[in-house]
Parts: sequence; structure tokens; C-alpha cells
Amino acid sequence: MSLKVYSGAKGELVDFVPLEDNKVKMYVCGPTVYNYIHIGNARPFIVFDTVRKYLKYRGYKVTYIQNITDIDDKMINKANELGITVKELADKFSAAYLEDIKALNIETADVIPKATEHIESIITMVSKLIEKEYAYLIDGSVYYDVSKFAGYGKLSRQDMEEIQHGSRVDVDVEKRNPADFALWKAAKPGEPSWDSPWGKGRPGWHIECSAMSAEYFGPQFDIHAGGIDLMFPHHENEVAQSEAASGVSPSVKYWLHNGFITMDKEKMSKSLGNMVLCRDMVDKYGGETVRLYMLSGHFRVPLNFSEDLIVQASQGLKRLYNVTDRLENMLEVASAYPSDNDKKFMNSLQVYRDSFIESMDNDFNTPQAIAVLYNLAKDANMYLDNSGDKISADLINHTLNLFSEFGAVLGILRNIRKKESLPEDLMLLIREREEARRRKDWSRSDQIRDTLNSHGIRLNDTPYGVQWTKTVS
RNA sequence: GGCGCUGUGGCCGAGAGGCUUAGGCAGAGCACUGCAAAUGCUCGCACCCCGGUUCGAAUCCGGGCGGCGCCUCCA
Repeated sequence: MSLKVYSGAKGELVDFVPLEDNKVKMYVCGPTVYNYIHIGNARPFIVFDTVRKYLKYRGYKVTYIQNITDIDDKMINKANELGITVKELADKFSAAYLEDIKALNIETADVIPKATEHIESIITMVSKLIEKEYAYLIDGSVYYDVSKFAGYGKLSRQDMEEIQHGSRVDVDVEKRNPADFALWKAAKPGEPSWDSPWGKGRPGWHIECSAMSAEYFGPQFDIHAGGIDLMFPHHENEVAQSEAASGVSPSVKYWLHNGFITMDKEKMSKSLGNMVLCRDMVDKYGGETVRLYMLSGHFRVPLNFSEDLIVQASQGLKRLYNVTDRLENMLEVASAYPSDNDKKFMNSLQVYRDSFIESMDNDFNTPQAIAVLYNLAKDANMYLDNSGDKISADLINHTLNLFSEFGAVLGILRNIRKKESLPEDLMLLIREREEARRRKDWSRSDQIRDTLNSHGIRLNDTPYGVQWTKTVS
């Protein structure tokens, strides 16, 4: 079994082989921090975090970089609108962003470079591009001359002859060619700016990722990921910058682009205003539910958003927790020694692991991998149904561990084995109810059950006594 | 106009030539239960349309039709 990823250039699956034995250098385009992230922004963060988790699971040593864009037109406009500095804006929404991804169980990146903290590297790269005559200077701004880079358009399969240039007017720009793009923008009055060989200014839109990835990874790295809309021009421009500056090609071995979250089939975006904030969904349904929803479709395919789909995901997550809770509860009455059937079931566990890996190996097919969890859930439930209290602790532990193992890759099921004991008063109520049930005092019994329900505790009467679980919010 | 993605049962969503009943959610019935909850079983035999290839196509080819994205704000 080997990991395969889809190559846009070849239009087929290719073997994933890192540049350097088992080390993976991975760069994911991060947010521009001028607002809270919405559900659509969250998709690449979640899916590529899952890719990272899976790569680690498969034994790779992953270095994960995700930048924060803290200076550009949008930042400046928004700061002006709010009457605060760009720095204040960036600080506020960087912090919010970090909170949001934490709530989604996204691991912090190994490096979180910010554009404004890498001006030096950016200037160095721009200088090199001028030196090599890939870039030209006009009135304190520096532009990349696309015609100088032979492979331009390769990544996104754009034919420069056929491209239709936007009707949007670039007012103060005297580029030689409409496809040329700014590496360095001369400062306008009142804008944040930095000193450079070409006068005061700030970085262009695309250079930060090239400069920062080069600073931390060198001229070549394994995976570059981001939303599909970034493929052109952002990533195309990065390729042009990085490869022209370093002379090394390809700068990136595997490109991973995720499809959009759509609202009524339309792209969700800040500019269309049809967005749902990530934090609102997390507050309402929980981070794991949002994650499960996101991973319920393949990451390259558009995924529609509606609260109904989030509810579907939360029901699915509940199903998964029901079985792990059930297993945990049985631990209290489990036997010490595995029966022959138990051993058989434990041995069969490897089959689920194999299918899980097979699914994820296939271009990170999370929907298929999730189906493996449901199959395991069903089979474990069935086994529990049939074996009663004869089940062994070994089997339960093995099964729970497997759920945790899969959950760790997908970023869900963190609450397995996290069951806390109940407050004393609630425990007393449960005992009182047991007593009432013995007396067949059903009304008192049901009353207590309702009370506990209102505390978020669900009771299950089983042949082995009453068991409780917390209802998933 | 160029490039790319996509069309699967009520909903979501994998699969990719002939056994996957994929899986999940919702619904119905049954079993279990004091009643529940949970769980299990059973059910709806789905693949946009038209041709073609093939012994056999949802899956390949051709042609339609529909939806979406990118073409310098955008994850």
C-alpha cells in the first residue's frame, strides 16, 4: 500500500514520494486577517490539517508552515474603515483566527510566518528577480515580467494568449503587460510602508509566500496547499517568482487544492457577503461536528453548506460516541480474560485499520475513511449485543483504541475515555431511581430520568444495570 | 471566449465495466425495554439525457443538457 495523491498536471493519481526520505515539508496558505474566518475559509485549514495528521500517522516527519497575511490592500482598507491601524487590525484577527482553529482541533503550525515580519527576505527575493531581469521598476514599484518566465501558466493550465484580462481598471499601474504583477508597491500617503532599495513601499500580493517558504524550506518543498481559487494567479505567480529567483524547478512537488464551500451552489465569500462565520457554527454545534461535516466530502469537490448538513454530521458524530460510550460503560463489568470470540474479534480489528489506510492512501479519501468508522461502530455494537457481559476488557480497550486512532487522524473523538465522574447529588439520584425501579415506581423513576436529562445526562437501562452518558451538545 | 470541476435513491456522499446491499442522515416496520434511550434486523433495488463499444456500463467513447469555479479581491 502506498499513498497516492492527485496531480493536476498529469490529471491522475501519482505516488507520493517526499523529496527527502520520510520528511515532508508542507506549506498551506493562511488567512488574510481582516475579519473572522468563515466556514469556507475553514475548509482548507481543516482538510490540510487532516492531511498533515495522516502523514504523521503514516510515519512521516512533517514540518507544517502556515502564513498569516497581515499587510495588503484589504487590510489597509479595513483598518481605515474601522479607524484603527493595520497592526491593530492584524493583531485582533490573528488572535481570533488562532482561537478558531484551535476550537476545530487544528494543530498549531510549526511556523506561522507573517508578511510584515519577513520584509527583509521579501526585499532580497525581489532584488534577485530584478538582478536576473525577471522584474522591472516603475516609479518605486516593482513588477514581475511574466513574458520572461517560460513556464508561466503551466500550473493552472492557462494559455496566456487566451486569457481574458479583467475589465477591472488598474488605475495607477503602468505595467508592461496586463499579466505582470506587483512584487513591491510604492507607498501611498498614509499607508504602512517599509524602506527598500526602491523607496518606501510594501510587498505585493504574491511575494510573501515565495519569500517565506524559501526562507524556511529552501527552493524546493513537498506540498503546497490552498483553496482552488488561489491556483491562478496566486500560485502561478509564486511558481514564477520562486523558480525564477532560485533557478530550481519544480519549487513544489505536489499541489493540493481544495474545492469551495458553496451556499445554494454559489461560492461562499467575503465579497459576496453570503458567509457563515466558523466560530458561530463551532459555538452552536461543536468543533468536532464541523470537522466531520467538512471531511464528509472529498476535499477537491465543492461542498454545499447548510445547517441541515451540519445537523446530519452531528447525528453521525453522536452515533460514534454512542458506541464508544457504550464500550466504556461495559468496561466496568467486563471480564478479565478474552474469550475465543473476543480474540477473533480483536484479530479482525486489523481489517478496519487496513481499509482506513487504504481509503486515506487514495488521495485522502476522508468520506470513505469515515465509512470505516461507521462499519466498526456497527460491528462493535453487534458484538456488544451478542456477547453481553461476557465481553473482555482487552477487547473493549483494543476497540476503543482503534476508534481513538482513527479519530486522531480525522481530528474527532477526542472525548473517548474522557468521561468524568458525576457530581455526588446526581449519583444519588441515579441510585434512588434504581431503588424506585425495584419498587416498580415508574413515575418516580421517569421523573428522575427527566431531571438528569435536563442536566445533559442520558440514562440507559441495560441488563447489566443502568449506564449514563453525556448528551453531545 | 479560454481553462478546469461537476450531475448517484427524500438529503449528504464514496465508488468507477460484471458481488460494494459503500457509508451516514431522515422515514417506516419489527425485536429488545415497565416506558424510554441505545442497539440490531428488514424496506425504498439510485446512478442527467441520447447514441456507441462490450457477452455485460452508473462506471469507457461520442454527442447533448444542467450546475459550479478560475481568467489578477477571494480559501
